[in-house]
Amino acid sequence: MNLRHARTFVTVAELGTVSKAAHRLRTAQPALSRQIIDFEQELGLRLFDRVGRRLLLTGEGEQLLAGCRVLLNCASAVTEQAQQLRQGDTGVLKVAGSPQHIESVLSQFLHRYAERYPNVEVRIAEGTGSEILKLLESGEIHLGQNLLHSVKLDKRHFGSLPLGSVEVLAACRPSLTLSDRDTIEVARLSGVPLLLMDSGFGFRRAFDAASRMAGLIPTIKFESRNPHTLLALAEAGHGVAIVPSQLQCRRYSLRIVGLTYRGRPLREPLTVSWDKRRSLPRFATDYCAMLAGYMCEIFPITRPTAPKPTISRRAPKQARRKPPAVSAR
Amino acid sequence: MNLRHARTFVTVAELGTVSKAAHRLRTAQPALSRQIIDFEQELGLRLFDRVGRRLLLTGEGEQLLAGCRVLLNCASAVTEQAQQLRQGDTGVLKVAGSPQHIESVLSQFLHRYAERYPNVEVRIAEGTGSEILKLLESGEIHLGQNLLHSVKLDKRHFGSLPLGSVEVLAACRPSLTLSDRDTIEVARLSGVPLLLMDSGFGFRRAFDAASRMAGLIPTIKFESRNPHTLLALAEAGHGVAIVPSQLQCRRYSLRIVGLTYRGRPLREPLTVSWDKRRSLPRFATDYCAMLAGYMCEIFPITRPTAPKPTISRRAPKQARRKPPAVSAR
DNA sequence: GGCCGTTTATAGCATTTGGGCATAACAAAG
DNA sequence: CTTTGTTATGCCCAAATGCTATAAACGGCC
Repeated sequence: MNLRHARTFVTVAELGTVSKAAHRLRTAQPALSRQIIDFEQELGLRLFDRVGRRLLLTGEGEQLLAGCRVLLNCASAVTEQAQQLRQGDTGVLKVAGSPQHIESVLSQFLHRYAERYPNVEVRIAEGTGSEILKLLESGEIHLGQNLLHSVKLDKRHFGSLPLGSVEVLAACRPSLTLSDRDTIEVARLSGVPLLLMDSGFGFRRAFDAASRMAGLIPTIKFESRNPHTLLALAEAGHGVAIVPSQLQCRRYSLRIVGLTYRGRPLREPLTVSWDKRRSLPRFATDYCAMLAGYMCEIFPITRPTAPKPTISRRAPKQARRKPPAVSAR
Repeated sequence: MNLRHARTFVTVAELGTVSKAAHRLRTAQPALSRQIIDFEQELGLRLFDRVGRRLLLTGEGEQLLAGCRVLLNCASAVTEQAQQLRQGDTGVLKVAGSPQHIESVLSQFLHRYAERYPNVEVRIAEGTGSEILKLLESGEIHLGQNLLHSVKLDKRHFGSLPLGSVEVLAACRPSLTLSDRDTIEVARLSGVPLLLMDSGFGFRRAFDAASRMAGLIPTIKFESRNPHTLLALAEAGHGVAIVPSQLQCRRYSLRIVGLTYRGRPLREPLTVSWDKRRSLPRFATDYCAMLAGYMCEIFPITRPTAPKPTISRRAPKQARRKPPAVSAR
């Protein structure tokens, strides 16, 4: 089976004679004549009845003609698609990120990106930092987002772009007074029942590292892959949730303080990473740049609440967060 | 664009490496390697990122992969269809016949034929005898039915099979007494206003020939391509309709007599004809044979009514026509 | 770091495919 | 019968394709 066979078959059937088909296809007549014969032999049936100097479609040929037409249409569709892709700004972009990243960043950002690149299909995978690293290494995704530096990746093979930093926050029910300021030392969490992200997450690893440094042996009440589970549990008074400032907390009634180690806030850089050995099209590199800009606009998403919480807490922050969201529309 | 390119592209993309693809496609690895490169050059874009010893689909490749898959499915559908056709009993059969033939014969016969050849698509064209001849000569149809011998066709090129004969009938309103018997001589139609088939019909030509022989100069009241128009006009008393016995007349209140010339009934043989230079598949030759058998069963469809018509005319004939119709179901 | 197994890409050679030219075979029209 | 137009065939050459051998790159392992 050959596209050329199909093409000459269809043209000959349409024009009625081999000669005319040869003229249209800018080739000599014997070539087409032989192609028809070869095609018939390959299919094992007569496509034309040779009556006089005309070629008349047989009943079988009539049926195959339709099939060959759609085949040719398919082929030209593919080449046309290739041409589209060559123009650029078209393709599939597979990205992965943590649940909180997808929720608080991507959910808005994708709209902005789709404005600039309407013909790029962004496919999203959700996972922990280590899972994202695996996907990146296996080549199943093009970009891995929200990777923290604590997740090691080979500098030789992977490029990355900083996306700003997340701070480590502790969230608990307002009635619980963790600290009289809007920060708290890691070490003071000793004995406090903690609600932590699953250990696969880079954020969790960063917290664990800080704990070791501070000599804290954490009391782990619960671990989850879903940060909102931690917030809900914290709101219900089951302990203190350790969450990244990237997480949306405004739906919950929580007191939020920043974690510090030796007086300095705990923060972890975020990055977007890719395999340097792969060639990223413009719409992919642009994705990274646009993402960095967008996150710079909206970060930090959640900040510590005032030390003495009032009812209308975080009112100024809501005002600060609105404009970028609108501009992203 | 080449089906081979598409095939190796899809296989390599599915199996992840060129080597495995080569093994599956039972060929050497360098061949596929070059095919991929050639395909990429032809399309003008990278399909794979060569990272390490793996080939990872680019975003563009991902999109083209889907297109190539449907292309290959199309191709295999065509070859599969060809195999079906090779088995036989599948195809398109284009036939043509007169309106009365289609109405009274084909309408029932096609059911019987479809029982035997359910996968043959019969396409019907309607026309006069001379139009059918043209279609046959131009190759637009495979079989021309209901051709009368008065329509000349070249014995060298066209084969034919007799289908029985039609008689020439005269139909008028019952109150009009054309004849006291169930036949009437052609010559006696002199001066009678006649309702005739269009002169393109072989049946009309047969009548004209008989008229000339009998020295009759017909008084033509009306000509039509639609025989039922003639019957309706005759029933309304506008004249005598000259119609073939093949025509269904039972819906009309008409007196019907057979035309004779020198005491012998006028009759014209019917045939089904084809271009001998074309190869007819079995389902086509069988169509002819089955048609001949069927028409033998049901002919003549309309016979002269009793000379003194009663109310329950043609009751026995209705009974005679039912059984074949049932057996054809 | 060095070796080994694996994989891709390249080179050289052989085979096949396919087109072009000339021409035969054939049909239709004058 | 000749002329014209069309299909099919033989011959030649070029392009495509495949195979073997081999180089180059990579990853894993010691």
